[in-house]
Amino acid sequence: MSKGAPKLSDVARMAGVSPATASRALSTPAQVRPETRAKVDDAARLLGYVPHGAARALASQRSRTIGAVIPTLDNAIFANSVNALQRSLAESGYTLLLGSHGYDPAVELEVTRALIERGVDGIVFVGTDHDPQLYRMLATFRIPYVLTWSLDPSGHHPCIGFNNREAAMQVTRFLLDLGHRNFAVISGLTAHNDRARDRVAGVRDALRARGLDLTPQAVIERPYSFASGQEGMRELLKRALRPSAVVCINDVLAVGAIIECRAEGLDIPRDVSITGFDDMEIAAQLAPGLTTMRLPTVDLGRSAAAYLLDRLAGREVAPSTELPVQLVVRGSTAPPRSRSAGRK
Amino acid sequence: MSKGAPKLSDVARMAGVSPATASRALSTPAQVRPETRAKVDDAARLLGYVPHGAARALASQRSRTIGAVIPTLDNAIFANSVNALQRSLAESGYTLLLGSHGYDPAVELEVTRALIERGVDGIVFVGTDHDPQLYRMLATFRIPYVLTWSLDPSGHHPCIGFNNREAAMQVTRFLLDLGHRNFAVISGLTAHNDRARDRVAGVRDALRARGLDLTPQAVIERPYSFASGQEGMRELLKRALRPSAVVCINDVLAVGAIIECRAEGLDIPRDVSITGFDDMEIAAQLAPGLTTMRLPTVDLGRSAAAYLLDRLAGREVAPSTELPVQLVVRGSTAPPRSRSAGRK
DNA sequence: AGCAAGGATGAAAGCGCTCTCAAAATCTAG
DNA sequence: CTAGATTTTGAGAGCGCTTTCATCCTTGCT
Repeated sequence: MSKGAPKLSDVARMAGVSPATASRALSTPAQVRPETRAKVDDAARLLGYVPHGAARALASQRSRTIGAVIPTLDNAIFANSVNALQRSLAESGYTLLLGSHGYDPAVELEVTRALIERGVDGIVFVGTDHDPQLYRMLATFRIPYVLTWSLDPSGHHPCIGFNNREAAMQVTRFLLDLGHRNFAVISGLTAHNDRARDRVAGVRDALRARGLDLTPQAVIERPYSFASGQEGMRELLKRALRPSAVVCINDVLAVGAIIECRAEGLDIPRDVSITGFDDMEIAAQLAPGLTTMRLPTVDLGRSAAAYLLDRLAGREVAPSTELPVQLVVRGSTAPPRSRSAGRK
Repeated sequence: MSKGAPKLSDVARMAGVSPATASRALSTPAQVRPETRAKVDDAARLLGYVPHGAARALASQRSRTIGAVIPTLDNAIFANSVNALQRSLAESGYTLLLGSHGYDPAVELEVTRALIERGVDGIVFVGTDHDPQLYRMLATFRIPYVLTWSLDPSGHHPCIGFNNREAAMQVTRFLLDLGHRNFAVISGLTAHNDRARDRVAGVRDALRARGLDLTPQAVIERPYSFASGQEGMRELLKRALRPSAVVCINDVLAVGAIIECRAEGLDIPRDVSITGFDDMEIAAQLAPGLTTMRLPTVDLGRSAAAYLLDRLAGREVAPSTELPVQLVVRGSTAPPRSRSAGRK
């Protein structure tokens, strides 16, 4: 007889119990006699009862909702881990609220405010570069959060991610060991992007450790896109001294670089070695395959979900988790052509 | 002095007005004297007030939240339009709740239920293939929704999308006009995926219109991935009668197909013409460029947002919007090599 | 100056649920 | 069989905000 969506009191009435008991039967079944529980469940099913989330959130002070604040979904790699995050959350009855900011700290702050307003129980961020005001807001509202993709050097913030600097050093050392001495880097925009900065720094440090310099001109910075990778490579190829090894800060850029080399008739890896970061699907399919650092992005999403869920459940959590990365060597790298033989 | 997050009553007290007025000053500024409004605004700013979304939703019966139910974010093309959707919504003060189902109708139903429980004011779905129970749920809870990517032939549901069948026919006709007579199709899984089905049907219809048949063996069905495109192409190349034109149902598959051809030393487009669907960024960067149907995915996201927002605001909305698609001809297509010259 | 009309404000009743607290029902054991 | 312990249930008070309705100020006119 009731108009509109059935409410808890409708279920209770139909089951012949009080709203309080109906609530318990639905939310904490263990606290209710099986017999009563069955009556309530039946009534709920019969009426097609769906709890009113806002009312529930207001009364219980938790929304069963988690926010994710990411730079953009355009990057397949973020999309990938957000996908994993959402699925993990859904398995535990949580829903994902999404906010993207396009690498703009002001927008990020605003988006975060919006999520807090929606009453998210926790938030997943990308990277460590954030407006101090953002951290203040998080503290004021006591929102559990976790930074992902990077590790926080200060140790002030919980995080789950990779050691981007070390990973980049590893790639660089691999190239150095192959005999390369002439490096260039194609990077994403480093402003508000600690991942990119750390990776570039890693290359620089690894080179310095072997007495080599990475000059500012050797680093090309461009927005993430295939076209940027191509442009970057084109610029490098115009130079008098062409690099023999090009470290790209992610796979999108690297694939762009490969495409450009191919268009210019260069032989990869003989004329130039190229490396990426991420290990997107296409990296393996290309010919030659792209040598790249594999980042466990699905794990990342899952771990972030697990962290927050554990924290909300009052379980013990590690303040910081480093996820392992792995260098995947494929056909895009080889010793440089004109290697000065025997020079130790 | 107050502990925890400041609430509306705190703002009201500080501004020296009643909670009712504070509420109006914040939500419907026009209804309040500028002078009073300023006092409230100042107090709110000073206290760092953030409205409590659940309370607001409970009292006002709207959550300023929109849900999106998509197959997966792994597909860059969905990620793309979800990104646009989210941004459009954010501009209007709405937040996006995300649910993905991996092409499983049961999961989709469950995810939708979760979104309704969260009190979304509207939902964006992908495609027209949905459990009847889903539509029933939508009706019961009177949730505005819109189907995207496809057009609903029955006209029962509001939708914003493309005429996938017609678009596929257009691609096919283009290939036919080039002189191709020997076709194959590489498709995504068609179960619960009307887009894929419509496109395959479009190819079949266009061929039939010219007296040609698309045999079941000529259609290869695989999950979406670069690897699938490669596998599909590999299988086609093994055949005695190799197709001269391969219509791929999306760009991911098409790129995979191109990669495989290249690996096999085939010349595209001389030995085989390949077409895609979507016009992802990489389609243009590849050499040869991929001939493909460009779908305005960003527009799609924006239009879906606009539709729902208009509807919620009580504005007039078109029950169905067809977005224009465009055939982008690049280097992956050409007349077949062994064209029977002059045969009309 | 006096009064109607309209605009701004305040009081208070919920929105639908959870959860504390107390009462009732059930169980345990002497 | 009954006192006491324990489990199950119900009553009712909010959670923080919006929104009707009534009240109080302003204005504009006569």
